[in-house]
Order: sequence, then structure tokens, then C-alpha cells
Amino acid sequence: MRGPETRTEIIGAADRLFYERGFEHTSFADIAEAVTIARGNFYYHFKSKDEILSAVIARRVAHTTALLERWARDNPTPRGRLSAFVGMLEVNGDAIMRYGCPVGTLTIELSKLLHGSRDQVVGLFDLFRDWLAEQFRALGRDADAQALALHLLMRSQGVATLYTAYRDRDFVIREMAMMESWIDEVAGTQPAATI
Amino acid sequence: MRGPETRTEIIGAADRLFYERGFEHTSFADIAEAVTIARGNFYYHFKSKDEILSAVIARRVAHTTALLERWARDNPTPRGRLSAFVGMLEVNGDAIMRYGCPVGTLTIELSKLLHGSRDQVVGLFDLFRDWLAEQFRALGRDADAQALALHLLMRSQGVATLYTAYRDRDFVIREMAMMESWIDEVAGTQPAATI
DNA sequence: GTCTATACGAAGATAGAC
DNA sequence: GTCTATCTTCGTATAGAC
Repeated sequence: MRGPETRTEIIGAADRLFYERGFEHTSFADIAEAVTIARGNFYYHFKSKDEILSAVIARRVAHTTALLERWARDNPTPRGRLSAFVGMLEVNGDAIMRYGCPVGTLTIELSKLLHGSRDQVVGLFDLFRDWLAEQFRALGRDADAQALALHLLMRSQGVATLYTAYRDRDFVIREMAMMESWIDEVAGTQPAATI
Repeated sequence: MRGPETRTEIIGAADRLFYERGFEHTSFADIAEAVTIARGNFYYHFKSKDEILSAVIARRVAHTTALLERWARDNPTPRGRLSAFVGMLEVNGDAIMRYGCPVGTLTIELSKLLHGSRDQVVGLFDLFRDWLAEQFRALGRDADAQALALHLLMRSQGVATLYTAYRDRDFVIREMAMMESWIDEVAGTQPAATI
């Protein structure tokens, strides 16, 4: 009777577990336990594990889109929006420290597995990249908006990985401040020296 | 009769496969096939898969140490040594594009698995970090050598991850040039603005 | 829609012959 | 030291009752 809700619960639990334990290391038994349903009942909702992954990615696309819209709504200026992006490293700090970036780590795992859904996950990076580029364009950097967006995305990935490795919060705070300085430089009247 | 050699071959094959496919997704059968020995013969050399992992990490520590020594030998100046580090992104470009950074990706995987050897792998980061800090100190940045080292390490991780995601060589070339500019800024007489 | 029971294969690990 | 054979556990997936 609660079919659609069970499906949604499965996707939610799978999303969390794929992030925390990795896609391969998450079994149906793990997900079933999290949702408290029988293992066999799974296949009424999904034909295979890959199908769950597709649903998880779709869910992440929806959530990311909503997140970017919220950031845009809460921050009227492009400069403030870029800070919202940088602030994510602190807001999600605990999770990143333990499990890394949800997008980066899944991309790497699926790349190594030669998994067909890899490109779909990279699409999540696209969402951030395009949104960031939009902000840089609004700051008058039309020519290199895309490159600037990738640079900021690159930094957030690097910080996330080293945060997971070293679990050093001071490092993250320091790097976030450097990212803000860099954005200020880019947003300034004269073009920045380093880019 | 070739016992020690077989052991070395196993470690070498495991090293490569752990990198390319991930630790969890590499089976004994995979390694056995690569070395062309029987699956069962494994346990004469190693008691468990974790023991192979330990041996692989030890091998990587030795190789990394040798690499850093070679870089120091081939490049007399600290500035040149830092470029050698940056150049790694291009030298190992194809592998990074497909499998990411060997250190970063294994750190993330073992972190998610809550694996006991995680800290040993982070020790590989330490080797690079300390070596880089040494170069920054030689450039007169005694006070923040460690932070500068972590910053460069962070950038290389970020570039590696986005290279695996987007497979865009131009992005890597561009980011490498930015890293060089940043190093020049740091190495210059006046302290850099962004750090 | 959800359950139990079960088939099937893969993977880690062991025993014992050569 | 290396082999074959085998045990056991786990994970994906299916069948069929309720």
C-alpha cells in the first residue's frame, strides 16, 4: 500500500550508504536493513543494483539543482553566491572529513569500475560548474568564466580530499579564507595576477 | 624455488590492480591471473588480503621515497624541485585521467571502509607534504612552509580528481601553469597576496 | 506490496597432494 | 613452493506464498 514511499525510502537509504560506504561495498542487505524491509522485496521496486544507482543519481541531480536555486535565492549578489559555494566545505564538514565529497568520490569509484553511469555522476559536477560560471560572468569575467568555475571546483575537491586524509579543520578554514581572497582578486577591477 | 620473486611479483601486480580497480574490487583471482599462479598458492606468501595491502603500501612508501630523492637529485634548486612535483600531473597524466591519484583515491576508499591501514596510506601524503615543505623553507618561507606544502598538495589532488571526471587535458595544462605562477609568487621577494 | 525460501556465482580462505 | 580441490560466507537475483 505504501509502494511509492518504500521506493523513495530505498533511494534515500541507498544514497546515504553509497556515499558513506561506497557503491560497491554497499549490499542489498545493508539497504534493506536501513529501510527495514526484506531483501527480496527489493526487486519489486528495482530490477538491479545499477537501477538503484540511476535513481540515486537522479535524486542527487534534483537535490543539487534545488540547492543551487536556494543559494541563488538566499544570496542576491554573485559574490555572495560564490561564498555560499565555498561555505559548503564547512557546512558539510563532518561528512566530508569522513567520506569525502559525494560527487568526487563516486566519480572516482565509478571510473575505476568502468561503470556506465559514470558520466551521469559527472553531470553533477556540470551543475556546479555551470552555476559557478554564471556567477563569474555576472562579475564581468565573461571570457574565462568557465575556467574560473573549474578552478574553484578543483580547489573544493582538493580541500575535500585532504580533509578526509588529514581531518585537520584548521587546514579547511585556512583554505576557505584563501578561496575567498582569490575570489576577491578575480572580482576586483584589475584582472588577478595568478589567473 | 623462486619464492621471493613470486612474492615481489604478487605485490607489484596487486599495487597496479588496487590502483586501477580499487582495493575492494580487486580479487585474488585477478591478482593470480596477472601473476599466472594458482589462487591457492597465494596463502603461502600472504595470510590475508589485508597483508597484501600492507605490503603494497610499504612498496609505495619505498617508491615514493626514491622518487622524491630522484627529484631532488635531478633538480638542484627548490624552485625546480617544486616544478618536478607539478610536472607529475602531466607525466602520469594518462593514469590519473583513468584512475585518479593513487594516494588520494586509496585514502578515500579505505576511509569509507574504516580500514585499519588508512593511516599508513596517509603516510604517503606525509612524504610529499614534508618534502614540499622542505622546498618552501629553502625558499625562505620558514613560517608557513607546511601550509604552503598542503596548499600545493591540495591543488594537485583537486586537479587529479577533475581530470578523472572531465578528462580534459587543457584544464590540466592550464592549472599546472597557474600552480607555477603561484609558486613564483610565493618564491618572490614580497609575500604573495593570496597566502 | 511484502514476505520467506532459495538458487547461483564470486570471493576469501584452508587442506593436503606433489 | 606450487598445485588442485574444497569449505564457507556473502551478495545478487529469482520464485512463489501471502
